Formats: sequence, structure tokens, C-alpha cells
Amino acid sequence: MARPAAEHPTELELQILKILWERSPLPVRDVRQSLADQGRDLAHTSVITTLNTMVGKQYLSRSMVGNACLFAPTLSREQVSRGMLDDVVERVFDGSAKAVMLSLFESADLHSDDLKELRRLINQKARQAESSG
Amino acid sequence: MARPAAEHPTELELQILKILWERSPLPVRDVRQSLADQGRDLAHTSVITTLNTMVGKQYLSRSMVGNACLFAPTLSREQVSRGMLDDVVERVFDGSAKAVMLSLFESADLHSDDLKELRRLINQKARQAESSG
DNA sequence: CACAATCTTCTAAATCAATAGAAGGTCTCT
DNA sequence: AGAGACCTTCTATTGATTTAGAAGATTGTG
Repeated sequence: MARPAAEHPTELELQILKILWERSPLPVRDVRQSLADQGRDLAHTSVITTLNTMVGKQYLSRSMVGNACLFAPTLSREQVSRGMLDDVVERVFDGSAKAVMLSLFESADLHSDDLKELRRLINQKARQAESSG
Repeated sequence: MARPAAEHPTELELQILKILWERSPLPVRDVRQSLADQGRDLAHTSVITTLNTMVGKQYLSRSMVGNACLFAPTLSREQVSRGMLDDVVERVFDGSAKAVMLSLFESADLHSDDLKELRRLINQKARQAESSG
């Protein structure tokens, strides 16, 4: 057998999703321009091909306006991000969200404002955990 | 151009790394057996091929004992996990470790023991941040 | 209407990932 | 020395991703 289709957006697909999360629906032309602005200068047809495969994977929806297509995401940025993160938590950290947090604490730089907010969230979560079980 | 090589271990490669992090160095036979135990029943040569490409990518080192090869990881589990996590933080969450934490808090189930430990870590981090700037 | 601009669909190439068969090298046992 | 058991290297196939050209449809302008 060969490789199965990725269950999450690939690199180019993610780049396109980011563009469409900012503003959508967009015609191919605009997606292409945004990609070019980010340094990824593709042929018009390459962009179309990718957009169509993304429609096939149900990452995007397509509507026609005149003879042109407009594309828009079917999933929110939060849904996709969470899905991809959960995938890493599961596959790489064997499902341990705690291990992920510990790793983040070691490698990431968190500002003190961030730390305050996280502390607040943890306290809130802890209260929830106590009251519900 | 076509797709560039992935800069992180692929699915099968990660599975193999996990086996070798548990115990290494191992001959092909043992790696194959472990994979089979996990339900991934590959031909002997398939395992060899993969192990060799992993040596090429410098994920593994290879040593000969008699006419057989022994394989061992060149990177620790922590190094690889952190690299893969950082990659997601960067690509998916645009570098915001805080956003990752928030997402984790929403989707992951953290036990109250975990929460206590995390709170302790955050306080420690906060003190570090204050004393160093 | 002719022509250019703009869009799409169809087809296809290169590269990587995953998988495995064919062929050939050492040992060992009889 | 011959047979088998193991082991490797080399070669090959299938599918996914990324990329793009050729060809065809539609629309607008002189």
C-alpha cells in the first residue's frame, strides 16, 4: 500500500486556509495574489488545482459567480487548529496534554501577562474540576 | 517543483522511533516484531528500507554486529517531541504558545493533580520572568 | 464579428512516503 | 559441499502532494 491521505490540511492547504479565514469567499485570483505576497508564487492553474482538491476534501466550499469560482472554508480556524493540535498530542505525546504543557513551558517564551492569564485559567479549571468531580 | 521532504518524522518513522526509545539498539527483526505487535505487519524488507531512510535523515544511527545491523535513535524523545510541537505552534498557531495553551484547556481533560502541577509551574515561571526582566 | 482577457477543466510531471519482491551474501548443520 | 535460515542491497509499484501547461468556454471591446 501507499501513503494514506493526510487527515489534516497539508502545508499549502493550511496556507490557503489562513488566507480564507482572513477574508472569504475569494476568487482564485485573490488567493493566488495572497500566496504571492507571502512569497509563494504559483501558476494560476496550480492554485485552482489545489483549491479543487481542497473542495474534494471538504475543507472548502465552492460557489459560482458568473464563470468564476469563489472559495470559502467549511471549518473554522479554531476547529482546524484544535484538530491538528490534538493530533500531535495524541501521536507525539501519547495523549498527555500535561506533557505538552510541560514541553511548552520549557521551550516557549511566555510573557508575564500570558502567565497571569494562564494562571487565572488554571484556577478556573481547578474549581470546575473540584465542583464536578 | 514537487513536495519537499518533511522536516519531521513521518508517521511510520515516529512509530519506529517510539520503539527504539523504549529499547535500543535493536536489529531489524525486533523492530519488525514490535511493529507487528502494534498491528502494523510489514515485510522484513519494508522495515529495512524505512530504517535505512531514517539513517539517511539522521534520525537513526546504524552499527553492524556480524552481518546484521543494529539501529538506535540519534535524538531523544524530548528533542523530537519538542521539535514537532514547536512546528505546530509556529505553523498552526502562528507562534503563539499562549494560544496553544488556551486550545488545550478547552479540548483536553486535565486532572486536578495535573492542574496543581501546572499552577506550580506557572508560578515558578512568573517569578523567573519578574526577576529577570 | 474578431480578438484579447480571463476563467475553467483535463492531463501530466516530479518528488516523497509506504510497501515489498528479487537477488545475493554469510553462517551453520549435516 | 549442499540446504536452509537469516540478513542485506537494489529495484519497483502505488498513492499523495505540489506544480503547471494545453485546451476549451465565456465575456467584454473595438
